[in-house]
Amino acid sequence: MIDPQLLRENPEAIRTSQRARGASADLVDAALGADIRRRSAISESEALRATQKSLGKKVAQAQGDDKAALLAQAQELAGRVKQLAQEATDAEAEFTLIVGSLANPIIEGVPAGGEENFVTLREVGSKATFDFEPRDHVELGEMLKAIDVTRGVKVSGSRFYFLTGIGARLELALMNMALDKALAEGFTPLITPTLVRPEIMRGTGFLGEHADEVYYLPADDLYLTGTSEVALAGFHSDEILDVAAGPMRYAGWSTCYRREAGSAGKDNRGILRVHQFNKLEMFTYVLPEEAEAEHDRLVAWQEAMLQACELSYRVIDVAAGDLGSSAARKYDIEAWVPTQGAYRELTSTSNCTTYQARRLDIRYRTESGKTAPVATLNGTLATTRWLVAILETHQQEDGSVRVPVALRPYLGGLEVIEPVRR
RNA sequence: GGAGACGUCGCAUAGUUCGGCCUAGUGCACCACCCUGCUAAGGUGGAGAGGGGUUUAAACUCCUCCGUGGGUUCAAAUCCCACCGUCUCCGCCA
Repeated sequence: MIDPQLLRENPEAIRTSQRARGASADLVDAALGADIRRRSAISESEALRATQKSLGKKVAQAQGDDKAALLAQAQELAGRVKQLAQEATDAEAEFTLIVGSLANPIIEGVPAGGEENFVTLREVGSKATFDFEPRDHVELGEMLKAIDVTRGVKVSGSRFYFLTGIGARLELALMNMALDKALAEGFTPLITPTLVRPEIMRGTGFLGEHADEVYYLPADDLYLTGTSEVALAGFHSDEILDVAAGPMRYAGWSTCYRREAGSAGKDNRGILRVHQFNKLEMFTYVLPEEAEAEHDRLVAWQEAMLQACELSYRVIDVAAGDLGSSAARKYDIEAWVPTQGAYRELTSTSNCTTYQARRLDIRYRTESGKTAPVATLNGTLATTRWLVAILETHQQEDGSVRVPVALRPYLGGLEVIEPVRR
């Protein structure tokens, strides 16, 4: 939900943002109209309600004929009060609907346009080169007995897999390294629920245009979350937080579920795009004026993780049209995947400014003692998908894989993952 | 899953019998000031959330909020219905 104040005072800013996203700018005028209708309906309804209340008091005090007359008057009034209240409720609902469909105004500097209009901020590390034909992660996974796609499909269907043996250990090592990184930066670790109520799902913005990406359990009216961001944002919903003392940072460890409905045939091989994976997610509640600085910090921590994994990557500033409705700016970090000859997204970090917090009613107290929505940010610190880049980047001619130095302590000092014969 | 009890402004509670004097009282904690020579005690005042109006702002004013949503009524914390949640006991269970 955007700031209604901004809508009234600077609608042009929102129009500009909508255009950059390739979304409707006319919605802004519809919202302005709805706001005017809403406010006049509220005023009218409340004025009549005040009359009704004072009349009701007179009824209580009056006696005999006076009372009967007043009562008749009050009865007549009641119907109109009800009608006006209904009109106010309807106007409010219409306003909420229209305003709710406006995306978060982008931050100045975000590139306009669609998916292909991203801007590369920097490329780090040299792309792996091989003097042999490199194997892809599926083949390596089989040789190392680390990934079993065949049995994943047998048990659960396409886009499911088992991590086996060293594969399972490697994921836990990665997740634990990320967790230690988060702890060192002062994050509070949380293991989150992965089933959430509709209002939390809606509040975080995942029931918008990507609703068909979400698993839903109708028997229980619960949603399976595609990221712990949902639970982490809901964690402090309806609360007033003390963020003046500093950002509140959480690291959520959870399994993530995605239907991948719109991606039939895409990345079908291996574990690049799957229905279920694990992720360590950073989530921050912060003063609105500190959001952009915090965003930079989140990217820096992500880059430190990729560097620790000795991966080559680039950081991109995602274009407006490719942002979710909650994000005002998003940086993706994409690692070089040798056998694809392409960069693939390993992390994503969004600055949701006050948009998400306004919908979830997460506030802080300003110096004057008033309440105002906080800013929220989120970002990936590690996911299952990282194994793809790690395995492919550090592979050797015989199919073995060198373990990045920083990861070794989490694997009992293991330096090289060897293929399993037999 | 079954039975019972309960849900009030940060916490604790009053109010629900029998609808109107509830503009929701009180205690604790909190904030400001006063008093007091000593981390105490006392006094005075303030103080919830959301939304309208007005305003440069403040002040002011009005409406809403007693778990949520409906209903009855001139009028609902109070009566009725549904739902959600908590607790106790029973059943089942990793």
